[in-house]
Order: sequence, then C-alpha cells, then structure tokens
Amino acid sequence: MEKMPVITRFAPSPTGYVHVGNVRTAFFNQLLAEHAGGRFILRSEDTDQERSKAEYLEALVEDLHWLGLRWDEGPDCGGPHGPYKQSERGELYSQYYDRLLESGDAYLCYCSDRELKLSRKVQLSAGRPPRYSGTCRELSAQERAEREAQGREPTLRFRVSAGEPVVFEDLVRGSQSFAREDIGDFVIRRADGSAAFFFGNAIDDSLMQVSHVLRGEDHVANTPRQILLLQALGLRAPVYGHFSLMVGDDGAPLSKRHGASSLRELRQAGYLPGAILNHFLRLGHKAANDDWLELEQMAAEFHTNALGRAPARYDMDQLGHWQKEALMRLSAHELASWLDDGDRNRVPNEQLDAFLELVKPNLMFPVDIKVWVDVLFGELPVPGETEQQWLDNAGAEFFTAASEAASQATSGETPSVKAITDAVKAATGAKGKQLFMPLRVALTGRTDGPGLQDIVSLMNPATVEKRLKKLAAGQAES
RNA sequence: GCUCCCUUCGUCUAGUGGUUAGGACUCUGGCCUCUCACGCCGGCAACAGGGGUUCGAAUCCCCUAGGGAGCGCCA
Repeated sequence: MEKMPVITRFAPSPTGYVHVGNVRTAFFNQLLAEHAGGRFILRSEDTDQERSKAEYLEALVEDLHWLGLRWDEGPDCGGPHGPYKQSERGELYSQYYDRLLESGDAYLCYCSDRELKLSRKVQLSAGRPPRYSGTCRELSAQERAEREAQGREPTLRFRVSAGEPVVFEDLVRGSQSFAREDIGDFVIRRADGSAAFFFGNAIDDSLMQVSHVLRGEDHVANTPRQILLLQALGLRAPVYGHFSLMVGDDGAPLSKRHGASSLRELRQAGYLPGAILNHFLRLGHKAANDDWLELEQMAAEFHTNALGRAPARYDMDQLGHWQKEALMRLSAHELASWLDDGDRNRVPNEQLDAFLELVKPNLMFPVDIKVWVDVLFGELPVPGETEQQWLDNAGAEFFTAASEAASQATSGETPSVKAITDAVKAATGAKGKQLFMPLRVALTGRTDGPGLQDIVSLMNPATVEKRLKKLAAGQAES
C-alpha cells in the first residue's frame, strides 16, 4: 500500500459561535496533520440555509486564528479542492446523485415528515429500533407519478441492502462492525435539493482527499453509512477515528449552564490561547507529562492511540491552572495589552515594565489589572469593613508618625518603608502585622498585594505622603 | 425500547498479571513573608459493586449498577 499524505479537516456548521467541544475536534485534527507533516483543511458545512450564517463563519475563522490554529485550505484562504463552503458545492454533488439513482443505490422517497415521525413513534413503542420502513423502496413508475401529482417533493434516499456487516478499523476504538439491518435507508438529499450531512460530509472528504477523519463519538454510527455511500460511488474512504465527547463538570452533556461553552466566551473572559490548548490536549488525550507545552511540542506528542474512549469532564479549575501558567509566560509587552487605553495612560512609561512584573503574580484575567492601576497611580479604592478596622485600630497617632517619616524624605525621593515603620514603631510600639497592615491599607486600600516597599517605590512620593497624612492626627475624619 | 461505547483519588490522568497504585488540578499543613499571590516542601484522597480464571488481578472473563453515544429531510 502506498503511503498517503495525512490530510485532516475540521468541518463545522456555522450556526453559532464555535463550541468548545468542536474547538477540541479542530485542534486534534490540526495536531494529527501537523504531527505527520500533512495538511489541515477547514470546510464550512453550511447546507442548512436556515441556521447557517456567514457572520458565524467569519467569527469562527477569527476565533480559531486567535487560538493559534492554522489551516492550509479553507473558505477564507482557498485551496486546490474548493469551494470550501458546501452551499457552493451543489453542482459538484449532482452527478453523484444521478449515479446513485441510476445504479439503484438510491431512490426517491416521497414520505412526509409527519409520516416518518409517526412510523418512528410506532416502532419505538413496539420496542423496535426506529428504522425507515421502506415505503418508497420499490415504487413503480406509476406510483411515483401519483405521488408527484400530489405535489410531493421527494428526498433522495440511499438504499442499504441486506448483506455482510459493514466493518472498519477505527483509529481509536479498534475494529468496528455494524449489521446492515441496523442501519436503515437514509436521506442523502433533502426535499429542497440540498445535501444531507451523510452525503456532503462523506463526498467532500473524499473529493478533498482527506485521509484521516477524527471526530467525536457521536459520529460512530454515521461511519458505516458514509463508507457504504463512498463504496457505491467507487470513491476512496478516509480512515476514521472517534474519540469520546467532553461532558460538563457534573458528567452531563456540555451545555450553556456549564459556564463558558463557546470559544468566544472563553476569549472574552480573558483566557489565553495557550491555556486553552494545554487544557484541551489533556482532556481525553493522555499527555506524556504535566508540563506546559507549546503548540509544536503538542503536535510532536499527539497520537490517536492516546485518545480516550471515556468522556472527559470539562473542569474550569483545571483550565484556571493553565491560565496561570500561560500568564506567567507572558512578556511584559504582551501583558501590557491587558491595559485599556485609559489605564495605559495612567501608568508612567518608565514604570510600566516594573509595574507589570510586580502585579503579574496577583493576576488571573485582564480585568484584574485595573484595580492595581487604581491603587498605584489613581484614586484609592474605598476601604471595606475589614480594611477600615485596620485603620481605626491603628489610630491617628500611628499615621501621624508615619506621615512625618514619609515627608522627611527629600522631595521627589521614594520614601523608605523601613524608615516609616521604624518611626511608627518608636512612636506607638506597634510591630509585626499590627505595624505593616495599617500602613498597607492606608497606602493601597487593601489587605493583599505585592510587597509594600515595591509598591511604594512605584508610587508618586507625594501620593504616599498624602495618603498617610489624610489619616494623621489633626486631620478631620469625615 | 434496541445497538454500540465507557468506568483508577472530587477532577484530568499514569498503569496492559507481581507497583508502598504514580503525576497534575482542587482542598489542606508548613516554609518564605508585613498581607495576598508566586515559589518550595509535605498531607488528605481512587482501582464502581459482585462473581470467576490464576500462586498472584486495577490489569483477563461474566453479571449488576452508573454514565455516554446513536437510532432525523440536525450536523
């Protein structure tokens, strides 16, 4: 057997913002291609005219690019097997419909939606698996004409005749076998003329020379249909692999109530691409270790036999861990992009890098940085109850000593925290936490944060003095 | 209802007949320290249950329970 190049694809329907489960599918397919030095294709399955929207495809391309995914062929960048939107591939499909119709592998089906639903219901309540009953399977020319006369719009249905089970080797689940009786005839062209999933998806994979289809296990049962279809047409079928789905933290299928379920939401919440990628690599895929990996390293160690068959829970705590890892790897320049224009202007240029390095360990998301800009370069936040307690307990005498010590620094010089604490200690006898905490609260309005001296060093000396003076004796307390 | 798949700490997972069942996240104790975070060192915590097979089973077989998927003119 000649060695085929590895070509993978991601084939979403642009009916909304791309879901995290699909993002993982896209990611795995890119890794598989990259691992083998192959190609990765993006194909838009927008045959559902009602729900598919061009803006969602644009959003998907943008979000996936933001994540760091790249494809060699796609609706946004073209390629040798286009078009890459199924809505534009109708003409390509028609010859295949004709062939199937001629060979008898497909037939026109005039059953209405209502009739089919009813049939399913009847079979289900009789304890039988719902299958197409075969009403239109052997229609004579006259019977067809009668139905046409009634104005019925036919679908094209693929015929699954009795015979040997359909077997295939699944990349992650091993050998699979499906009895033909369990498959049932399925629709390949809708009444409105558009391609049904089974058809467009399978045909395009073959026409685009896709070699490996990695998808969620919800597609396992579709695979024998697609193989049968491609066989009937004499087209080459790709190798299929089905990994387990992601589930929510409660083990139930992922839905909106599990928090951020679209990539866009994750992005808007401030999660970093590397965090998401590192997390996803380990969801349903065993990684060699728990270390941070760059995209190239992930591709190097990605293997289909490392994919799991048990559902993996999507756990935000774990994502949070990778977010911290990603954050610590951010350069000062990258971190600066977390500041909006207003905040950026409040931080003096020469202090910027030092400021970012200082607050970095206390951050998780972009919104977290704003409060530190306020503390160091803006207005003091209003103290909360516990903060006020520290101030009250310390008393005016404490701050009188503190502000005097601070003002003794020559104008424009950074006040020394040690000089201030020494003075306060001498005046009030306070020590340890009782000494530092009131000072911290007075200067930052908070009980947490980076080292006091580091904070003071970045602040305007006048601000330091002002904040202390405000609490000193003789200053009217509201 | 029928078919298929799955089940190791709370979570992600290592493990393919002989391990003190390992790592990571969470939680937690300590160190560092003015505080929080970071960092470092520890701790709690699992083979779903029951039967076999075997000298020996998380690993192999069967049953039960629980979970997931499919059975669309949705993809």
